[in-house]
Amino acid sequence: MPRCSVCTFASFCLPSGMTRRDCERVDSLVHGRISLQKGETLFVPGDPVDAIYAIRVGTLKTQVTTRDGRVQIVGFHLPGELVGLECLVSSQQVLHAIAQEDARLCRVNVPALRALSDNLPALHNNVLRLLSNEVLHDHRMLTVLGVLSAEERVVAFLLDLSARLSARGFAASEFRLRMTREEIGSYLGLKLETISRLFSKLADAGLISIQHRNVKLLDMAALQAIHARAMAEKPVAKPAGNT
Amino acid sequence: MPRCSVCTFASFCLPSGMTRRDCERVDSLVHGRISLQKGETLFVPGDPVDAIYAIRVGTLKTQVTTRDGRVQIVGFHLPGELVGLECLVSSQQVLHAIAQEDARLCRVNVPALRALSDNLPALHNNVLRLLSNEVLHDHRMLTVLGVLSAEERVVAFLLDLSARLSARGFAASEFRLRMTREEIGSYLGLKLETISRLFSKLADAGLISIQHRNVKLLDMAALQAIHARAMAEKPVAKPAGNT
DNA sequence: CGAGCATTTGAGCGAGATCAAACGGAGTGG
DNA sequence: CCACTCCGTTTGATCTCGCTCAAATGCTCG
Repeated sequence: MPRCSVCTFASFCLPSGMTRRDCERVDSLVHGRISLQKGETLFVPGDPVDAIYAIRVGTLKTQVTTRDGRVQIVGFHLPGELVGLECLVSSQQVLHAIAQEDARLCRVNVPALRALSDNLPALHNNVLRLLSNEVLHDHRMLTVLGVLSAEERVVAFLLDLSARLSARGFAASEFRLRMTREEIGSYLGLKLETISRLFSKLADAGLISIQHRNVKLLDMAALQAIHARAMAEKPVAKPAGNT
Repeated sequence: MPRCSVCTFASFCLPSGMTRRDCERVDSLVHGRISLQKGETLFVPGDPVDAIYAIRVGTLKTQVTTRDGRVQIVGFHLPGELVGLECLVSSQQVLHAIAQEDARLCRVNVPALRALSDNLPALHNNVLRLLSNEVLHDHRMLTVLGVLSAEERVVAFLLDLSARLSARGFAASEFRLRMTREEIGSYLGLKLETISRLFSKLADAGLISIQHRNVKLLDMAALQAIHARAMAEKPVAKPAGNT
């Protein structure tokens, strides 16, 4: 049974920055491990919120479906990230969370998390930090959807993925997409054919290579240049010292 | 000097649901009142985060500017709402906050807020709730920008404004827009001409009337119908009982 | 090896952008 | 009080990026 104190991703997760002793207390919040197969649902809108989930292996997507069936993917979630945090204070889930490949998760009990974070400021602070980062990420996505061209969106997507993977110890310039062109399109507000065409275009220009879902970022400087003019400065979100 | 315990908007703000005694402790966090004139800036990206702000009078917008000058407005903020909450755990602001009309704000000291919320679970819980609501709102906006047609966006915008105003005791079906067509466009990922055309179209169809910035929602049922098929169910975010 | 799904690529179309011009209301100064 | 000016807004004409429709190709996994 894995424990927070030996988890590779502890520094991205609830125990971030904690002493070994506090980390063990966080460990006690994990009331189970969950295995999901590709395509399986973790929760759907309306489900009671009794837990949030930390990804140990695999990737998930979270999405909203309109009444007439259009789908907006609001997040792709990598190992070490939390899923369901936005509903920590709600009684019902609002998103639909689905595994994009076989995945294993820690199930963090919400009542226990609430109780412990009242007594453990470092934990409380980490929850706030993770939720704030979610808001900051969503603001970036609003900018992506609101003002960027299709090509800029695709580049922003690849660079975001690259940065998150490399922060987790994976290769920054060579990785495998876990999602279909259609899912990328849904995330970026574009159609799958547009994603495909732009991947081809970027590959023709020598900026990337892409075979099926295997991506290599070949000309990082050129990609950054496209991205740079389209995004605001991104100040690093240093956690401000909490006393 | 206004105090939380007598503030009209206390139930939307940090002291929501608190006892009179706790409310007075929250009051002590307010280290100043700020007056802004129309067009004045509250903070810009990079500013140190020493306070968050509660709006007592007026409206603000928060926006991101890309390096090449495109602007994405990420929020319009009404009286009773907090501004700057997303940077509570950061050292620097990431947004640009600007008054859209003369405004008066409470300045909530962040170190004091952090210190008090470690000792006042109800406050800590309210901060989480407000931040979660921010995430939920942003997810709705991602859906608006990602999958809705221009007309659906404009209707969603008017209905969102109406709901927020009526929750604050203002008229639900007759109000004055505090922002230009260009700002609405920036918020919705559209151009000002498109906003203008769609207002005219909705007015021609008898769904609204609009004279300059004075809006009346004439056919709420028809507006809701357009909105309904374009949005997911919106479960009310009841605060889950904290212990 | 075959079925089903994901992807690529082409052709034509359309919603919203862009460019342009006229209009109108609020504020200012004579 | 009126005239003038500056924005914000409306409306029209045209253009274009990304969508839609369609068909071929290629993985992946039983």
